[in-house]
Amino acid sequence: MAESEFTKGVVRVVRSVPFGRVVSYGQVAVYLGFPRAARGVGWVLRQTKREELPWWRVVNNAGRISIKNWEHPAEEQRERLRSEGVEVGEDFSLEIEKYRFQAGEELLKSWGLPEEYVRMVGEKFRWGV
DNA sequence: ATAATGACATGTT
DNA sequence: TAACATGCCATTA
Repeated sequence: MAESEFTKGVVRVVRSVPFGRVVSYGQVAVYLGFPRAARGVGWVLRQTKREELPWWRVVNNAGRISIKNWEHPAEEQRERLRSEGVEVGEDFSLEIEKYRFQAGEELLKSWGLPEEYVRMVGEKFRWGV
């Protein structure tokens, strides 16, 4: 099964999220150059199981673990996050703005995104500011 | 080509 | 606050 550019992009972005930080599905989509492909991101993470991909650092924009999958249960994601110092409640919620990772312009450009797009992201997608 | 599915996001009730 | 509805996108049937 051929790996699409979209999938490769998801892997690239998620791998850039640092230890102890999180991003939302929609955020990953924005960094990919597809501002509304949040569902596509979730789709990829459900399919892709690779060790070097820190899938547990992706949660929904409400600050909740959104997993419903047997391979990687919500409990496992919570444990992995807690082991990185992220406080996750019994209801699988966390303070997303406290842990959210925001990619800088240099990083976005290094991913080949157009300068104009990078500027737009800086203006319209600033979480927790 | 069309319809359906999902680890989403956002606005409206 | 929570349920519902609508919009989106990649992928599959």
